[in-house]
Amino acid sequence: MNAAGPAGRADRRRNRQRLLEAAEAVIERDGAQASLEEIARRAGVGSATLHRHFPSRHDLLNAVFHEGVERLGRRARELADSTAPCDALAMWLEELTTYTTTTRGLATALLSTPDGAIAAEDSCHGLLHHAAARLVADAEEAGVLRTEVTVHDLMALANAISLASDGDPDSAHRLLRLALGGVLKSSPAEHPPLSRAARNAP
Amino acid sequence: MNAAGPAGRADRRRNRQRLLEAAEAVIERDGAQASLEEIARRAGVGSATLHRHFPSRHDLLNAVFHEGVERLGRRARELADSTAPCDALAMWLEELTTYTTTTRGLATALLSTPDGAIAAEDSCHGLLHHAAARLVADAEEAGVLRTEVTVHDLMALANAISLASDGDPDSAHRLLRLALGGVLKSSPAEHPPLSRAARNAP
DNA sequence: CTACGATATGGGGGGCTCCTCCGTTTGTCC
DNA sequence: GGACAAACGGAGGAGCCCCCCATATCGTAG
Repeated sequence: MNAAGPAGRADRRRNRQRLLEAAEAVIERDGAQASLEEIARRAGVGSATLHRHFPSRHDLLNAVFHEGVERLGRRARELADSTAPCDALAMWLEELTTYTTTTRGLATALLSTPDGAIAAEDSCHGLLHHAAARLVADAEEAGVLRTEVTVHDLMALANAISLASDGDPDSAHRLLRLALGGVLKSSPAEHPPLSRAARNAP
Repeated sequence: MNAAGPAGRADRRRNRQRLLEAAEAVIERDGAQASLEEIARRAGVGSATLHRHFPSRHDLLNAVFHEGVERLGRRARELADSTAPCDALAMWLEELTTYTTTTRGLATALLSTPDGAIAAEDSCHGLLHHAAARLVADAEEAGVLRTEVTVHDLMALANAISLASDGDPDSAHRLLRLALGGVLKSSPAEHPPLSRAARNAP
């Protein structure tokens, strides 16, 4: 395994580290679909080595953003313990979107699940989901969440917003607050299911 | 120009049509980053021909979705003329997200501007923006929009939602209604700008 | 200090992509 | 029917991803 623990050969760890640094730089410039070849080149290793360390692009992205994501996880626990549920949730989501919008590629990476598999527990996706779950549960218990909002919904929404505002955190924050507070002043007239009509229309 | 009008040579128009059909099929299967080579192959033309008709991937996507987008534009006018502003806006956004989520690749295409240039007036982006503007203006005049919601905000939000719910219209609709109605029951405690604290935190 | 086996490496190659050049074919108008 | 502009298509350069396997390196046991 690539557990990166102190086990394994020294050069392996060294190369892994170099790859991560190179990846961080290139991803910052080119986003989630940076060239793996260039990353390997920049790290001074062969492309095969990159693939041995990170079998898929997703693995690489997970590793690159792991640290930041863990920080967000800790922050969630911190907020949950120190702040009123409603504010804790809102603040954390704001911090989350700040991170995902300023980090080129993370949002994209998070949005697409590892391809079929349910998000692994220690993937970025899994870690964030876990962190959010606590905040959502608290907010729900306090009765401040509107209807049946799921953790999944919120994460999807937050990610989508980051993705949509393409690198501009201010824009992302506006959209987030909009979504949290609601776009319309009143519920849109309780329009009945309307599914039939709307779904066939366009 | 590739105006596709009745002017120009017959084979040109014929090839353009074939390309569009092939593109529609391949994009439906592979999304916005479908292989241009395969599209050309499937249309029975050389890859150079594809590039002559559609210099960039964006141009091709615009052309493929042009019809559907125009339909949505007409629908917007129709709703604006027949329905209360608030409902008109909500219904149109629902129809929009239905279309963008069920159409693999459109959302992605719409999200990324033609690369630097301001959305051309007759691009999908431009057309939808224009259609939405009318509905937003009406809603604003009727006083049903919360705060300074811009057309741009709404389009970004709708696109983000489509993108996030990845092909599942029901999920998209849930998120949309959530965003329109608001996630939280009350505004999140009027937290002051909070920009400083939140922005540096993670 | 050395020798050895497990481990990790990297270059090269196959198969794919995008895009452009340029000789050739085709449609149209007289 | 012929001439000329317009459109075409294949070949080829540059890149990318990923895998194979001969080779170099590490860490340890003697």
